[in-house]
Amino acid sequence: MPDFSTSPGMRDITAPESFRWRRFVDVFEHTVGLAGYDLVIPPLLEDIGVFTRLGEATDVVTKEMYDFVDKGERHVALRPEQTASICRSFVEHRPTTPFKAWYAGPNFRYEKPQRGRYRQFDQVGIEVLGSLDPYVDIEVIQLGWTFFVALGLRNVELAINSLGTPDDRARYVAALHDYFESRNADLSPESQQTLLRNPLRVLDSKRSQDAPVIAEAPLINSYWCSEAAEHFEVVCEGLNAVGVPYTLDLKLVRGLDYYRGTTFEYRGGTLDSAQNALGGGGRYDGLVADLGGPDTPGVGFAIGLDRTLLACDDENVFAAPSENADVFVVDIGDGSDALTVCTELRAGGIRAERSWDQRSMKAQMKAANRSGARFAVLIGESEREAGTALIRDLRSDEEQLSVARADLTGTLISRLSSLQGASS
RNA sequence: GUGGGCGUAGCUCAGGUGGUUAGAGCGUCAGGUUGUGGCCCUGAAGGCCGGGGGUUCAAGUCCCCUCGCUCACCCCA
Repeated sequence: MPDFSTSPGMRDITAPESFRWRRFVDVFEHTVGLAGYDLVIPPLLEDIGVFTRLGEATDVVTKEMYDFVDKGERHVALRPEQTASICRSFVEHRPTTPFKAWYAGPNFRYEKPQRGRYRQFDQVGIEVLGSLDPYVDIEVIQLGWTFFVALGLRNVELAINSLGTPDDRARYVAALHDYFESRNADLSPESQQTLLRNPLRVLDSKRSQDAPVIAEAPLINSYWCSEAAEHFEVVCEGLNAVGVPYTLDLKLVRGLDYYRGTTFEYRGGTLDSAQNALGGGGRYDGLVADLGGPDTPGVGFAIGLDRTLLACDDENVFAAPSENADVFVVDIGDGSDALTVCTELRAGGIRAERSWDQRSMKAQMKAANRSGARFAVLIGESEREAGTALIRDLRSDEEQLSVARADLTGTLISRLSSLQGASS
């Protein structure tokens, strides 16, 4: 048994899954890059105050933070999400608005791990700071949708809602509180607890006991002021106009307290209901001001890699790519020829691998086969003396070709490119 | 934090009611072919049976504790 393994909720992403992770971010970067978003890489560690703004009543802040005091007596925390970091960065650097950023990277929450939920988990996301325009909401929601489409996912459901202005929201929360209070006896004990902390969150309960109570709960739309209702209507119409399908979910409330106005969530249709949120976001017009910046509106979303990848698995799309070598160099001598040949091939842009430890020719050929390389280049005693090399096609039975060492790279480049041309 | 299931070779897993040196398949390595991969055959390496304690003449097997994984709840991505 090994002395060490990963800490709970942490894991190694190994090949070929690691390649898939990289490609996932590549696809995301391409999608949002077309819309002009810039990459921001915030630190993993921030002053804990940056994150307590997420809401004193949220689990993310109260019990899931990885926080500690560093050697300089600073109370810091590993980020549980990146929106607050992006806003802090905005306040610190004050870029011109509208500020459009994208990010990708790990976040940390001290939770009990389970399927699709880890203590270190990666998210990709975008944020737009500095505009109240509902067309920002539309673009953000659409970009998330476009990304899922780009991955090949079909079974994604987009739910949207509006929490109205802070004032609307406060009046609604009060009404909700009164209502749930009046039905307290019908609620599950867990939801009774939730009610004490945050009435909105009771709407999230998936317990069957709570379902009838929630079904009759007051709805947010009757608390929207005309301004909020208008904003939301433009958002809905915009999504219609660009053909992004959505369902209105007046009970959609998200976990973080900073949301107001438009909120939305992407759900995987094939995942189990408990962990079906692939991503979500909304407006957080007060967050920048909360962090000490000028009153600056914001919209954004975050998408979880793990869950989205699970959804991809369920739909058999976005499979892990295979990373094969082009050429495997077999050197029957001391290995010095493989050194020079690999150097030359790699300089020519060819993915070239080799063996070490002076293994037998048979062993090296086996390794060549396993590497997935298309060609093996063989250099034995007679080739070394003659200044040649043998090129053997590992996927056909055609006779191997003897070429002068000087022509080796050029020959392989043309053979490989003609193969690539034929396959595409 | 609460509850269920599970921890045996690198991986996937066998190992009725406790009984000598713990097995298989795959993978790895070597050989069969002293310069040729895949298929086949032969062999080898590789295990504190998650850890600790207990019961027993005897524990991979039974009991307790602990750690980890996993599923669900909670919450969230």
